[in-house]
Amino acid sequence: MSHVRVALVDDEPLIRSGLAAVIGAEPDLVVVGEAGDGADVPDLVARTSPDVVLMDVRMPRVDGIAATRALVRAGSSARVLVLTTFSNDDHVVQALAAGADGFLLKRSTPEEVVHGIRTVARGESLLFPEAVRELARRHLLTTGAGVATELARLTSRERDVLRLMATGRSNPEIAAELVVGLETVRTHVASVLAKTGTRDRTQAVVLAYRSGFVTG
Amino acid sequence: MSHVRVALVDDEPLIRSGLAAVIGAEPDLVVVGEAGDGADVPDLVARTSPDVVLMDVRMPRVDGIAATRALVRAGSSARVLVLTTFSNDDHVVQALAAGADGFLLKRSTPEEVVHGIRTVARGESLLFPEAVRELARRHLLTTGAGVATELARLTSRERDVLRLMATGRSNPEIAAELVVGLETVRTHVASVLAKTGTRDRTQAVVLAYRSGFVTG
DNA sequence: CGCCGGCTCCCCCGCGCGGGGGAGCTGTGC
DNA sequence: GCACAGCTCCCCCGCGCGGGGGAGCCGGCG
Repeated sequence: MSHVRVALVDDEPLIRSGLAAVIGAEPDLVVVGEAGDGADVPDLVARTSPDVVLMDVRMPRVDGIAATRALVRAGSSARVLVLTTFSNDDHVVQALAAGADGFLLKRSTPEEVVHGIRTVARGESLLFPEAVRELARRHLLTTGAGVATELARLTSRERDVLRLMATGRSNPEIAAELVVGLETVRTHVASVLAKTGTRDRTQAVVLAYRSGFVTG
Repeated sequence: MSHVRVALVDDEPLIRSGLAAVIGAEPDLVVVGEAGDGADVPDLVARTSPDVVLMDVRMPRVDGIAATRALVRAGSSARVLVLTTFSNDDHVVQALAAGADGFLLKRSTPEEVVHGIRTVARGESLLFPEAVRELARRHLLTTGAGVATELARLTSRERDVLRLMATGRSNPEIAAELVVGLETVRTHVASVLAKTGTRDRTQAVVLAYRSGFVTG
């Protein structure tokens, strides 16, 4: 193969610009497409057939985990390299389960970024040293590793609801956002509370932040 | 003057690369220096005498607010443009008090960034539309009270209550914890909501996490 | 085919929460 | 002396939230 084709998915234009600048400077790498949300990933990949997708975790509508899952489910051959600001285990576990091939922290240097891209393009998986180290540290601190598994048990709709809860939305607001009935939202909220072992929405939101399910 | 001299201060290399790429593409702008922490700002400014400093808020050792304050106190003529991920008025108020000349959200487009740089370079101040809008939205919820207040104006007791709210405690639990009556806690909670412009405890807790008042 | 999990919507019920008042007590500052 | 801010506690009131059930629809799986 001549060039490694790279697609960028991040909601922050500045990050995309930075990645494009870094990647464009490498003779063996080429940026073939960009998207600002996970919802646009299937179309982007279909259009540009990238070898590697650099995927942000936190995005407004569809996050990188879900987008990765969608890619894998669609049988795409594109390798997914997940970009994350913080290396917390919830993201790592979820993304690995979703089928990601590696991790990069956003505070990585340009050298680390291009190295990571070449690594996953070769078919190897990449868990960036720093991410692994922080992952281990966190696991020692968290009590019994319950949280990640609890949150992992949530259905995709329940995750949607929890994400919106974590922005301070009320049940009626969430219902409007997701275009479903209020009763449906109440059901999902009840499921989230039951599965996470929390008593009310505030505790669920606290768990979401502390576990890194959402980033503050 | 020929070129607007710009210095970049951000702990994330990718953001710096992105900004450098965006700014370098403009004929009237030139990047004269970079730093990865607020602690290096005084030296950077002394060496490169920039017209505009693009300053991240959250940095590992010395944050952008403190670095801005240091610059102003040192009598620097450099204009400071603060970069923030979330437009919460706590950062806005603090940075304005410290002497910043404007704000940019990290999710800004390259066009918005270069426009912001030129604006503050002309000596005008810049409160980016989106930041202002979110700020205004928050303040519409508060009754009366003129200027931006937020977390900085909370009394020490109100901070205690907010900290406990941010652990998922209910009002009765907070009352037991602080050894005061339930009604007292309700009063403090009401004050916190009023001063932060939030509607319910969940929104207040979200604000506490996103602003870094508590750490997740 | 039937079973089951996920998503959707519906009912009733109790209670904690938040909004709106008021009030007494301290310590500080003019 | 007085004013004021902060902490404490009290009242009433409306409503959103959470708990407890049930039900229909769909797709996947054995």
